[in-house]
Amino acid sequence: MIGDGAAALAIKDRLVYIYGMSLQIPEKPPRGRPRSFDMEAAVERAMGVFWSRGYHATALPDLLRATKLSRGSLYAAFGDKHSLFLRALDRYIADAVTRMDIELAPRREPVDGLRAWLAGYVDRTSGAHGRRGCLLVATAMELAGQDAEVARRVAGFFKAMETRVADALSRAKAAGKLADGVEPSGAARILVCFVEGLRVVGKTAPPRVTSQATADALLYRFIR
Amino acid sequence: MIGDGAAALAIKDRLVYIYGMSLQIPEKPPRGRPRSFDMEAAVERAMGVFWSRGYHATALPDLLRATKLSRGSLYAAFGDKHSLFLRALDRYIADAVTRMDIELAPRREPVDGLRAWLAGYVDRTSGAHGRRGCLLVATAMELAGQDAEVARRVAGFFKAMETRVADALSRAKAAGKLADGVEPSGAARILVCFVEGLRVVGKTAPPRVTSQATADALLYRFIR
DNA sequence: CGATATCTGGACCGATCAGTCCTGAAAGGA
DNA sequence: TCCTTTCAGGACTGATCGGTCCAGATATCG
Repeated sequence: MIGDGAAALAIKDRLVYIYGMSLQIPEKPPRGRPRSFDMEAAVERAMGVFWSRGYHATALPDLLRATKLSRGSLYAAFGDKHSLFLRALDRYIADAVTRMDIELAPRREPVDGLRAWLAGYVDRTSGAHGRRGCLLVATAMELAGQDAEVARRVAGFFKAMETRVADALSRAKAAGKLADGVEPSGAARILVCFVEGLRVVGKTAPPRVTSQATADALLYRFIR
Repeated sequence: MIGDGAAALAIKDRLVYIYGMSLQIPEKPPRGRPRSFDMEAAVERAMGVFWSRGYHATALPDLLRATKLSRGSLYAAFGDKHSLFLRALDRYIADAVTRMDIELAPRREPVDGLRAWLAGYVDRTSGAHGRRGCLLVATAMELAGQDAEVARRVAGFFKAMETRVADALSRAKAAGKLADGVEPSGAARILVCFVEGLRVVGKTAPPRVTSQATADALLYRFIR
């Protein structure tokens, strides 16, 4: 077995760690016929299916139809349904985090950023958009209790959202924009719960004006 | 066809409506061997299974084990899996509404009631309790988009919660307990989203003190 | 008693599930 | 050209799905 000797050899991501140094193993040039489909595009299609139907209600034929892959290609590329699901979930999370990083960017005026961030949630939780729901929330409810890999990702996402919102609130506070007694990290937790609750209530396709007014009313409890 | 004549006869729930009057049809005494298990208890057991695993991940053998019924008895009593699920969901909703009616009872001091109501949610969304999740939220995410019967119930529950919370807030406002500019119906929508979001975030089993502090912080934005 | 309805327990149904394997063609590098 | 890999498409596996049906026992009625 590699790495079993006294030299304490370890391999990770094509890096060999030995004697405190690391050596890069060059990527082997691919042999045989190259893959002819875009894996990221396939993950995105699969994500759409899981998003609409949930994990258990999604059957292999649904994924094959959406990705336009044969059974053989899909299993060769992604392993199994669960692995593909995790990749889809990761993609969903990465998209959401990227969006937040734009909306709540440090260079932006923080209250404007928070307004934009909330407006995005209002948009995605009203009417037909709302009815579609949220892959992350659905996954949290369906799988997080039983699936440690999923639970890790869900917890990580909420943490990521909370820190970004808390950051924006801290900057707002520093600029004197927050109401008296508003503490950024506590208010961030409130806002995280609120937007995730919006996703749940959004399943009943509430009218957009209502959701927008509700989000406005909450934000205005925090700002001066 | 009954009721097709000029007499405009209609039957509903063993009541015959005719000529503006209603006649009660006596309940027929049951024939044959009486049912020997408690249907409500069976629904409650089934509810527990759906609650823990979700609709699609719950298989018939799970329900048979939990209810201690034979396949034949279960199908004879409840029809099919979906009907049993709806009864379980109705039971879950009825329990939740009953709890709210106690916590937010009109005779009670409204702010105390809101505090108790929030404390209940904190309790159910922290630690191990939180990890268990919420049948209603899980159902909303898993089925409401595809199942009109479920969607009706989910929307009805949110409405019921919103009106009760708005009522309590109105009473608090009348008593001069609300902060300036807090509008009961808008604040109620905020609180509904917040507690449903708690249920989602609760899936990551957050520490109780954090959830409690967050709920307190939100409520204290509304009260004077 | 006879009719009716439920009980337990299991056999059985067709459909579908996730996943494996195969064939024969095609596409790249050596 | 040869080797390797992916391609499409489908056959196939064993397991499980929700649901039906049956036999024989049992309980309560008229």
